[in-house]
Amino acid sequence: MTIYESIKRSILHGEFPPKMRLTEEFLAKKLETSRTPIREALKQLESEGLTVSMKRGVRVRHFTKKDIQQIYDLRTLLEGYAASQAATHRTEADLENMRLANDSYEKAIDNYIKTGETTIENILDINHQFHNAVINASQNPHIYSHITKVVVVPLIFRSFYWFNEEQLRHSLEAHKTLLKAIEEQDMERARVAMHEHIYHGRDEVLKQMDTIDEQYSPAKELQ
Amino acid sequence: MTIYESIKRSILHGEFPPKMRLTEEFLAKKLETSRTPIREALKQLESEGLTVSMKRGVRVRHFTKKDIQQIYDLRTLLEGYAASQAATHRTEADLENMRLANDSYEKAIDNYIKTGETTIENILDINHQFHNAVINASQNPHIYSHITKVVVVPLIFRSFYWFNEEQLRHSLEAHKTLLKAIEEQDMERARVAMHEHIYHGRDEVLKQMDTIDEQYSPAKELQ
DNA sequence: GGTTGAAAGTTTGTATACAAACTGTTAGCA
DNA sequence: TGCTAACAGTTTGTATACAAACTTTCAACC
Repeated sequence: MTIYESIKRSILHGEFPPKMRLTEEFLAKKLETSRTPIREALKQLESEGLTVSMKRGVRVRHFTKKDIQQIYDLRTLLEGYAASQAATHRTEADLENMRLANDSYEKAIDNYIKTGETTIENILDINHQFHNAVINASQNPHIYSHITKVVVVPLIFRSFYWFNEEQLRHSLEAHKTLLKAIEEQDMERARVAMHEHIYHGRDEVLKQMDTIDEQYSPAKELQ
Repeated sequence: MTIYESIKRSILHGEFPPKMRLTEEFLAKKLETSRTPIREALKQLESEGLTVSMKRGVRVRHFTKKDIQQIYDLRTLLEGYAASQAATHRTEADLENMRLANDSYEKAIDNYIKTGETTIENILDINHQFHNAVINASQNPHIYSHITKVVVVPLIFRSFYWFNEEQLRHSLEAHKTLLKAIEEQDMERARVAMHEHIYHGRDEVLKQMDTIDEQYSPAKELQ
């Protein structure tokens, strides 16, 4: 795991909460390296929007509810576009990838509901794989960096997520609808399917943000 | 001018042509600084997509015609969205900004055509100001970083641009149509206006890329 | 002649020292 | 008591030395 990934992980898992100040020396000591590689990682994180730098120093970025809404809107736009492009440009290999990812997804969800062995982390991971497969099928590599930037933000609240059976089944259905539209090369249906799928996720996240707002806000007082 | 801006400028102006290798020491000597700040600037440029790093070292990115097409498509999508959002969310101050930028634009074009005093650089700059005003009016600050990333790429070919009177007048008309749609809060018309405006620009750039393909390709042999 | 391998030469990656800039605290003064 | 100025402490910015990794070159061998 690179230094960049390690810091990112700490932010996404809530170990470094929003507004926490990240001094170079602290990170250098923690990751047992010098300040130079830390700086590079921090620059990268900033360009991804996970941190903000003030006149002096860097802090973990705080996202308001409005931020989340707007970022999700962009994700909807971008992934919707990716889906519509995938519908026209997908190859046989792309279809195979998407099918495989979706089969894994179905199995993971089944397993989660029936035995509880599969973790939520695992399900999120496979879901991510499917989305990546769609982006890949769009044959536009430039979309990728834009989407990673908007996808990563809601993950900050990942630790708060809570899924019920119905949500997961609903998500699986959405994937299937989307896959079908892409198979049939129906651009507009693919776009709409992706759009609604993500928009639904947006609503869930925002709903859950209301619940966690109190335990989340005290971070303001950090350092 | 920061180090980052200076290197960016050199790339956009063709001083550092595509595929040219950028060694840290070379840049450090040229900009009379040490390697440390150079590295930071290079990291930033890479995240913006202007350079690529291989196993060893960094090169100025080469964009194929396909790249330009795909990046322009993304720009169309993003700025189209920004325009539609601007139509709903713009304040009076936003409208004022857009009007001012557009008046400057009209004056600059007139001046360019009649006296030739205004430079193309200047016109591009003011055009840029208008587009920024629209993005600003969308009230979604997150769009901004995405758009700068897709806007900067075609600028690499800025030095090759050639504008005739008709193109400039056409562009001005497009701005006026867009502004009117935003004033009247017509989201869809604003989106379409922006979409067509940029798409028209895309065609021009691609057409001109055909012409310059030969003098542009020899860069392959650089270092 | 072509291929492989070792050595020399570049260039980057990391650590660290030092300078510069900012922050906060305290003492002096009104 | 409240304000200001200076000083101490902390943290970042820059330069540079050294180690590690990659490239190129040249020679020896097949």
